[in-house]
Amino acid sequence: MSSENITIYDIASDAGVSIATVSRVLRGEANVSEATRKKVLEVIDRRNYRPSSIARGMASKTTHSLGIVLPKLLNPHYAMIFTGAQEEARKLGYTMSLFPWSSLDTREYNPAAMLAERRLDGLIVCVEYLPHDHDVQVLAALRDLRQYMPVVLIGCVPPSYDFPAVTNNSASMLQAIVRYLTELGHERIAFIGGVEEDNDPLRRDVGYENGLRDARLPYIASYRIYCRGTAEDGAAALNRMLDSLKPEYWPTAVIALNDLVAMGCMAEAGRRGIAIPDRLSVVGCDNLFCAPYLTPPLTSVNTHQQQTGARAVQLLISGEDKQETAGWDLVERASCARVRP
Amino acid sequence: MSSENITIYDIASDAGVSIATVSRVLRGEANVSEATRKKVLEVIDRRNYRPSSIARGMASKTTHSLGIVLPKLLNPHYAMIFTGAQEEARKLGYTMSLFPWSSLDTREYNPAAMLAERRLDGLIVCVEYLPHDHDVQVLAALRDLRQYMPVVLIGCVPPSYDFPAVTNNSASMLQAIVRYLTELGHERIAFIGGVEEDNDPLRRDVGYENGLRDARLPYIASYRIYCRGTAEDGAAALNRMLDSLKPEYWPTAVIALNDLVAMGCMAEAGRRGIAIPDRLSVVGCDNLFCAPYLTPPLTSVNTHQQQTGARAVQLLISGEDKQETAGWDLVERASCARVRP
DNA sequence: TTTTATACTGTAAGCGCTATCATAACAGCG
DNA sequence: CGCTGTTATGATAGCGCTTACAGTATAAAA
Repeated sequence: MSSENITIYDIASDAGVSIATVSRVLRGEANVSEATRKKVLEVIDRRNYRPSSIARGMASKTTHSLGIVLPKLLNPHYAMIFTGAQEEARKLGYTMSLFPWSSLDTREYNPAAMLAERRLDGLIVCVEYLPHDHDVQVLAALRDLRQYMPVVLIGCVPPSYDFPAVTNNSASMLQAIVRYLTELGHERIAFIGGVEEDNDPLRRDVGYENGLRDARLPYIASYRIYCRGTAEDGAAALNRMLDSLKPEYWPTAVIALNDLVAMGCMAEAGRRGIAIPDRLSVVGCDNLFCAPYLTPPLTSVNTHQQQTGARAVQLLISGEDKQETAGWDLVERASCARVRP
Repeated sequence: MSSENITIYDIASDAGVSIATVSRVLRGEANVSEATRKKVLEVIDRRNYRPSSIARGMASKTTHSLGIVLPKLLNPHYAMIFTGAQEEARKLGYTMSLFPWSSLDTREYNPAAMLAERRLDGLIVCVEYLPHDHDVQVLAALRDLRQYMPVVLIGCVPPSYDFPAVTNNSASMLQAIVRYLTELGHERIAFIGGVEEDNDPLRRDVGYENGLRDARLPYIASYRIYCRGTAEDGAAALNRMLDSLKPEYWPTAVIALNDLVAMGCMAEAGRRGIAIPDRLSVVGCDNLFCAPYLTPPLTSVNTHQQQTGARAVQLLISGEDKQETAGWDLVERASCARVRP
């Protein structure tokens, strides 16, 4: 590291102009003569000068940096959202910082202080299903943050969150998955994952129930198991469900909250010697990179995460205060089969 | 958003003290009377004041923010490294920003400008295997960056990179894997992935060859296929290798550069009806979350990515200029078997 | 009582930019 | 030739903090 940072003053004196002029060429303003511009650029290049974004932020009150908080990066689903958001931010001339979910955790000393202090130009928050009590605290943290910067949400956003957002219409998605399975002849369709307390009309549960109703199938509580979103949770959930039912009532198809849960279900089925898809069809969600490499390859829903992230950035920058719904499509692979007659 | 940002002056005048005193309680300096401290904190809390990290950075010439550049976040391997680094940074009072690999790309207008302008307190760079010509440019970009901030590297760092680093001693790792397989009776062991030009003594190739030598097995060029690090690359590579050999010379074991390549190999083997592990053992690397959920569960090397990330942050903050080697351990699962007699 | 150390607190000079306003130079016009 | 309008440039006031440095009490020492 060089001992002394070179500043706009160094460039100005080297080029024999004022700092205002250097600033003008730096920002690409029009009213600079071609001769001076060339001279200044030459000096900048020769001295290897990099204007300080800190000082610029100080003076212009805008940092050209956005933030995103994700529940967990280790789930590739969120990594995809981040990647999409980051690329879009880059295109628009912004950088993107990633913050862990704990940044919003009100149980820590000062939930949003760090984020607020950063003076970001905007923040994207991916919301997950959360236990309701915690939810309220997160909402409070979000409202707090909103005093300092615009906030856009991504995910299954409940109506109580009056924020601009890119939501996934999980209801219509689930409804379509149920239809897909009933068309394959399934009548005992389980749904694993999610949080019970949530009563968002966009929620998967609503779509699940609508789907069953469409096919004139009964809603059976034993087929609806709530759990968190990891593979272990999925395996445990399926285990609980199967234990609680006589084998002749076992579901012929399972819809999983996400691919991780689906992986857990497949592992648990394997452990019990239940063949997939012959005796149990499985549908996941998120279409993770490993879905095609499972045995059998997992049918999943591509939720266009990168696009979702990119769109959230656009909403943030443009300042549009609206909620959009992300698209999705079912990727059929070998984990679902027509039910045995 | 509130229209006016409240500043240290607002707090000072509200509390009836000078801004210097507010600054003192903000930074937890000792020489402030308990009464004043309490009064100031009360005002800060009531006005919901958040000191600007921008202004603080301007005045103190330190931003308490680190950066990390990753080849690609979608590979969970890097997501793990990031997570470990971020958590450690947080513990030490720093935030961590993530930058895409393209930030170092010299083919873009100004490779490291964005990073340099950010005035980060330090930067971690994860280096991947790279084609050599590009490598040199990256090295140049890194040296350039180093003028502005300390840089720590993570990965398989060639000796030509005289940077502090957390390296993975891939040679000893590969050697151990080969030993593991030869102890299972394997004599035809293939190794898939990596870049040919690289001649780092820590490199996997060296370990692979040493391992073979230890077991008095010949090095057979056909068993060494180079490819990039995705599942598709792995599948194509195995495909090429098998096509080029008579079935009686097919390897009985494959070591893959990483779990993605291993997944590709497993898929390709499946396509050809080659049973794993009966006719082909497979070893991966990185121990991705999905490794236990493959069929069969994939034997892989846990490279302690989170620890690696955390350690890199420690080196960065402490300023120690040394290279450390990350630990690893083999996680045995069902994708490897004793070779048929 | 005066001197001197001690504990607080205030004043003010930056940090490196942006952005406003003022100024200078020079053209075109009546 | 004086006037206005246009274009290029400079001077300078912040932006919201940190950090010497300079006080001003008050207590301890002489």
